Amino acid sequence: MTKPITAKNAAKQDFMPLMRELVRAYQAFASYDARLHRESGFGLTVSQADVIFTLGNTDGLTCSEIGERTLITKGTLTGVIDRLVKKGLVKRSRMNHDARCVQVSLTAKGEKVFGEAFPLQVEALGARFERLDPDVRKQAQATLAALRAIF
Amino acid sequence: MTKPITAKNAAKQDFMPLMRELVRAYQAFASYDARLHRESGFGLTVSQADVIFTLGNTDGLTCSEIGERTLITKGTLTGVIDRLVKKGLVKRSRMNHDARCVQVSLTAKGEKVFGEAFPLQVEALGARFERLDPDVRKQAQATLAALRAIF
DNA sequence: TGACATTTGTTCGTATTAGAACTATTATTT
DNA sequence: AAATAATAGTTCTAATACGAACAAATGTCA
Repeated sequence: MTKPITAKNAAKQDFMPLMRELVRAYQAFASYDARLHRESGFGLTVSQADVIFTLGNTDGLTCSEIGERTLITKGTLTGVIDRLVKKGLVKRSRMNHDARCVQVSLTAKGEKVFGEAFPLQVEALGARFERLDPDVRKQAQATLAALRAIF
Repeated sequence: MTKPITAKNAAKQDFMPLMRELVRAYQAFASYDARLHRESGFGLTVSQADVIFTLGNTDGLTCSEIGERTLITKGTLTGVIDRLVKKGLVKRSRMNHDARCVQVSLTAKGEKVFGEAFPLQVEALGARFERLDPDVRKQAQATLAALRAIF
């Protein structure tokens, strides 16, 4: 016989601390990631950098492919790419065999930014993750995968 | 002798899968949470519900206190509270002993929404988290705390 | 007390963010 | 082939989201 959930006892549910930790862990990471981008001097927002980094070492991707990898919704993606085009870092081109798709790829300038910014970002983030023991990292990855799977 | 990080090998760094899982696990949770709020019929956004749920069972909190608990930036919070005031769910009042602070508290209508919406949300989220074994949940919580601590 | 630093919340500008409606194009079915 | 469905992007609206600049109030220190 489990007790019914009320406004009074809801906050004390068993899973609440876990939920809070998930949010806070992500937030801590996201804030640091954003700060790195802000202070790196490349003038990229997190989303813009995400797209640039996704397009790197690639012959170009469609908007939907970029969306799948970056988890950016298509409606949002249009605006992000608009601004990257305006900055001259990315270009759009219609595909021949399917005129619905738009191929997005890095310009020479975009390649240059990718080549410089990506390693720096990975370096800085990696330094933080390496504070965890390799086995803890392994553990964390498995745990997060399980967590993701319940939704 | 560790290899230098280049644009070519950066994506293959050891910690990248873990980072990706963190983002995806959070995203999965956040999407589900948002969907629940959208379909609950209370007409609250995630941020608005977050504030309402934080104010519940409380005699009112200052904006900075709300910000600490919800992780909403103060600049954003002003707008969120504005809209909650407009909906009649929340009220602002200056504090006597410190005229800088604004005490935010639920109205009767806000209490009612809290009393109904909060248990439902907790119930639905709890059902998902309970798909994990109790020991896995314990594990996950500790892991996320460690993850948070590196940033 | 007076100068200065802190804290609190608002305002502002720019950039997401999500979903819904829409257009154009391609695929499928009858 | 004509009708219909499905897919890819764009556009639109409302609401975050964040840092920076700001004003008001409080705290600190000389």
